[in-house]
Amino acid sequence: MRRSTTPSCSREGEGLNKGAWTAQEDKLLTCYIMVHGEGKWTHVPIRAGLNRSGKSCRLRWLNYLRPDIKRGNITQDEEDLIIRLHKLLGNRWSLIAGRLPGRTDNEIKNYWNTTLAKKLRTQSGPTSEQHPSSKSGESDEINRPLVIQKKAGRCKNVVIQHPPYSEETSTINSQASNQLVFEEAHLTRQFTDQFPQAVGECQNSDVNLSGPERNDEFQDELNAVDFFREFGLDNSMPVAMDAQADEFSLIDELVDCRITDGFRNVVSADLDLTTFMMDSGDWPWIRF
DNA sequence: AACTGACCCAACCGCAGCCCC
DNA sequence: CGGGGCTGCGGTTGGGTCAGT
Repeated sequence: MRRSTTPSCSREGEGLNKGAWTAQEDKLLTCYIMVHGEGKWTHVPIRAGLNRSGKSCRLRWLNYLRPDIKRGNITQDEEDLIIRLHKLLGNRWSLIAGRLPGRTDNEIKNYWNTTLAKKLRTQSGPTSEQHPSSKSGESDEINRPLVIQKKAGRCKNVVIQHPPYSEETSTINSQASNQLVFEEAHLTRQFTDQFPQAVGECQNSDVNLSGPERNDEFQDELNAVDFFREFGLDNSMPVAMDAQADEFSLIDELVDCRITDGFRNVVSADLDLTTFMMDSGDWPWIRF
């Protein structure tokens, strides 16, 4: 059953305002957040003098009142990106919205359900008739993402090795004993050339695309050669490591949390950059 | 002008994961 | 380690708007 016995949940719906927000409520919420900042949503309605649930306040702020929200129609570029990201990520609206500056997950979701799904269904022919938000699980081509796992979790460190692994790399691996040496991937070089600042951010974040120095804490446990042998891999398989899980995964078996959180942490959202990343086809956690 | 159905989108609901005690 | 509280996510709903008749 629901967790309806918890205080925060039981408060909801008991004499609280519901439905559309008034201008006065908007003003109160905006003023409060401008002064105190976001967060502690359960306290917000009481302290801001609103007869709303914390959830409702959060939603109103994030989806409507936030100053950085982009108004206006979805552009063609944005639409293209949404389609491609949806193909990649499925109904992970918050992740998709994270790639579209100023757009909210709710907006993307609504746009998909009302406009894009219909448009794509029309384009793909009369055989695909299912509603996009259907719960049945029988998704059509449009709605079937390439991701392996639908639910994202969190992880702090992701290290990516990208193919091809050269014989040289193997030699280095052997010489480095239990330490897998991460060669600077083609991806990273290409990425660095075009987006030096983004790579800088990347290197300062929890996500690491390359660099042998990153692995010292795992060197007792990791042995790339054994890993490849164990899984019967050739040198063309992309491999990623979740540093928190202390293990390697094949990209094809990689759980999505590693993919998406790595993705999210690498760079700040930018349309050109995101498009480039997807166009490159080199992002090892993306299957095209 | 009135009605109706389609459409849009803000808001709600239920759930699950994370964090903290 | 387990439980409670908080937060964020995705699915769904329902009211407002618009276009067609």
